[in-house]
Amino acid sequence: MSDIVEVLIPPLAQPFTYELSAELQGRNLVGFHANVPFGKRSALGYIIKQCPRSEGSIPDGVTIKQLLKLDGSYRHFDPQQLNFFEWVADYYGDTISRVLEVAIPPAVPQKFERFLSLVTPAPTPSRPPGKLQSRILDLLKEHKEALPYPLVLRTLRGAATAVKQLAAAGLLHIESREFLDSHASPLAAAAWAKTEVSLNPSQIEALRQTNEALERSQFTPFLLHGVTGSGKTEVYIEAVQNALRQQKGALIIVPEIALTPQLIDRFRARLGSQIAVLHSGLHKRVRWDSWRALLEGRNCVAIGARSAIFAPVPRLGLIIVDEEHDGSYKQSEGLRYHARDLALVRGRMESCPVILGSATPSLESYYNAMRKKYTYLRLPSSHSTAAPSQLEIVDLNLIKPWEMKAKNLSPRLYEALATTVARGEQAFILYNRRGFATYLQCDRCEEVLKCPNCSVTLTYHQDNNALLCHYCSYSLIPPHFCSHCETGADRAPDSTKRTGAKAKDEAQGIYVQRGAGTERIFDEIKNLFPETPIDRLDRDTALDTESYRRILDRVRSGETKILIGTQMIAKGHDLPGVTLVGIADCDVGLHLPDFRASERIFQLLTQAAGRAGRADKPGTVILQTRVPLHPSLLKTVEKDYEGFARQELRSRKGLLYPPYARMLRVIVSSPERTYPERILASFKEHAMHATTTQKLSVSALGPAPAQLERLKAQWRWHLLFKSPSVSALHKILATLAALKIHTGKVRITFDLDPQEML
DNA sequence: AGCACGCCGACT
DNA sequence: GTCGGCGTGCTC
Repeated sequence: MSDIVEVLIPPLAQPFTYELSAELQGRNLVGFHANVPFGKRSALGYIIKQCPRSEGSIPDGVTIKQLLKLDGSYRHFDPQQLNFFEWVADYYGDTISRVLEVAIPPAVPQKFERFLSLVTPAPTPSRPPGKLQSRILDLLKEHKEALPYPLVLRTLRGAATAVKQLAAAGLLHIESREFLDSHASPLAAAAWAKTEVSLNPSQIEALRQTNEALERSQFTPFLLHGVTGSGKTEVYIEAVQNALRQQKGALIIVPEIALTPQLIDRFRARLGSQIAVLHSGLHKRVRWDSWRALLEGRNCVAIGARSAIFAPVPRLGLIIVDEEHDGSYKQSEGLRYHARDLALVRGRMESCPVILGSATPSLESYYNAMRKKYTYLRLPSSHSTAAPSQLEIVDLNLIKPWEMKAKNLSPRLYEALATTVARGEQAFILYNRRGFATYLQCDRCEEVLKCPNCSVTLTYHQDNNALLCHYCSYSLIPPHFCSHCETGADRAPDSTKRTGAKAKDEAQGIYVQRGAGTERIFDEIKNLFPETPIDRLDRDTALDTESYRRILDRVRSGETKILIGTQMIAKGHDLPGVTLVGIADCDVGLHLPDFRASERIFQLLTQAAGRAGRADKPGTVILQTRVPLHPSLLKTVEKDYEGFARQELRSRKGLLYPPYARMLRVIVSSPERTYPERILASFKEHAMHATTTQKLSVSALGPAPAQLERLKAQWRWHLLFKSPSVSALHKILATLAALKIHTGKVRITFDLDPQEML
C-alpha cells in the first residue's frame, strides 16, 4: 500500500495531504521539507505525518496530488520534536505552522567545495616533493581528514601549483564534497585546552545535586542563585561535562546580548569543538550548519539565544538557562513564547534536569523555589578576598541646580570619577536612555515634538542631528522655531506679554531640549574630563557585533577609562570589573505603568552594581536618584535580594499579579481609531459569558488604551485577563480566537504570560 | 501566504 | 466605457 503524507505549508494552519511518488515510497520522510504542487503554483512545506493510504485518511471531496520532490536532501527536524512543537502551539494558542517558522532555521542550499586528501597508501613519488609540496602533505597528515582547498590556499600562500603537481603525481586526491561551516576552521578545534579548575564547596554541592538528576534522567528544575562572580559558569561547564560523560547532549540558553565570541570561546575552550552555536544574527549558513550538525548527531551540545530552545540536541540530558530573569527570553512579536518557560516544558518532556541561573532571579522562579517546586541552589560570592563594594545613594533633591557639576552629574559622582581617573582605574556610567535629549519643547507654547505615528516624544540625537522615534524610526531634522505657536499661540502662558509682537520670529517659540540620554551624559563628562579617554556603549554606537566587540576591547585593554552606556553595560557579559560604577539616573523607567517595573529596576541596578570591584580592588557604586526611598533602590543598596523579593511578592499577592495569577493580554490594533475599543468590548462580553457558563475563575481588566496608544500609525487598545489557572485562560483564548472578526483592518494579538504591558 | 474571482469608484 | 481597489474563498 502506498504512503500518503501530511504537509504543513507555513503560515497556513491546516495540513495538506499528498501521495508519495513512486521514487519516494519506502522512506520515512517526516521532518523533510517538500516542494509540493499547490493550486496553480508550488509551495514549500514540512512533512509532519506519514501513513499508509487507507479509507479514512483522505479528506472528503478532494483529489490528492503527488508529492514529487523533496527540497534538499536533509531532514529539518527530528520527528520526536513534533510533540514539543505541538505543545508550544497549543499553549500559546497558535499553530504548529507558526512554531515551525520560528523554531527551524531556513535551509541554505548546499555548498560544494574541492577537498584535498592524501592518497593511501602513499605511492612512491617519482621524485622528491618540493618544499611547499611537503608542507601541503604535512598539513594533510596532521589533520587526518580531507581539507577544503581554499583553506589550504589560505594557510599556505601560493600553494595552487604545488597542489596541482601533487595531484598529477598521484599523491593527492581532489574531490568535490559538501562544504559545512565546521570545515571553515578545523584548525581552531585543536586549541581545546583542558584547564584544571578548583571548585568551591557550594559549586560542588550544586553539581552533586544536578548530577544526581542527570544520572536518573529525571525532570528536575533547579534555581541556581549566585551573584556575579560566584562561578555560575563553572557549574554550567562542569554539568555539561557530566552530561557528555554519560553520552547525553546539553542545551545552553543565554540572553541575546551575552552570546559573544568571548562567551563561545570560553565554552569551546572547555568543551571542545562539539558545540553548535545557534544565533539568528549569524550568517544563515552557519546557523543552518549548526542545526544540521545537531540533527545528524555530529554535535551534541548547543548554545544559543532564545530560539535555541527548539534545537534538535541529540539525547538531550540537560538544559541550562543563564540569566533566567532576562526579558529577552520572551519573544515580543509573532509567536510570543518564553524560552525559559519552554525550557522547563522541554525538560519535563525529555526527562532531564533544567538549571535556571541568575544573580537576580525572576520573582516567578524565586517563588517556585520557595515553594519547593524547584530545587534552590545558592552560590555565595567567591570574591571573599576583596572587600565588598560600597554602595551610596546621592539624593538629587538635596542638591541645588547650581551646585551640580553638570546637569546630570552630582559633586559626589564627579569627585569619585576624578579620583578613579587619577588612580588610573576605570569607571562605568549607566544611563538607561539613548540619545541626547528626551524631547524638544517650545519655550513659548510648551508644545512637545511627538512622533506622528506613535504616542511618544521624538528623541533628539546629536550624533546625526536628528529627532528620532525609538519605536518606528521616524526621523525629522530638528526645527529651530515652533510651528505650533502660529496656530496655537492662544495657549501660550506668556502670550499676553507678546501681544502686539509683529515679527514672525517673535511670535514663534524656540525649541529647548528636555531630559537626557547617553549622548548628553557623554558630553557632560567629556567637558569635565577633556583629557580622559571616554567611550559610549549603546544601540547607536554598537550597531553590530563588530563595533560592540571593538568598544569592549578598548575597555578590556584599559584604553577606555570611562564608559557611558545604557543597560548594555550592565547586561553585557564578559565585562571586566571596574572600580567605579555610577548610575546617573536610577529613576529611568521607574514610573512605567507596568507591574514589573520595580523588579526590572532592581535587576538592572543590582547587575550594574555587580560590575564594580575586581578581585584585588573593592568597588564603589554611586546611585543618583530623586526617589531615594524607593524600595528597589534601597534593597539594591542593602544587597538584599531576599528582602526585595519578599516585599515585591507581598505586593503582587495583594494585587493578584504573577506569580500569584496567570495573565492573558489581548491587544487589538487598527488604523481606524474606534475599532480596537469596540472589538475588545465585545471580546470582554464573550469572555465573561464563557466565564459564567464554564464556571471559570477569570477576571478582566479593561479594555483600555495601551500605554503606547499609537504605534507605527496604528491605534492600540488592550484587555487583560487574570486567573489562577492557565487552562481557564486557554479557554478564554480559544473562545476569542474562534470569533471571526470580519474587518480586514485590525490585528489581534494574544499574549499569554505577557512581559511588557506597553 | 498567494492567487483568483467579483463587484463598485475615478480617469489613462 | 475600462483600470483597479480590497473583500472572500480556496489551495491536498
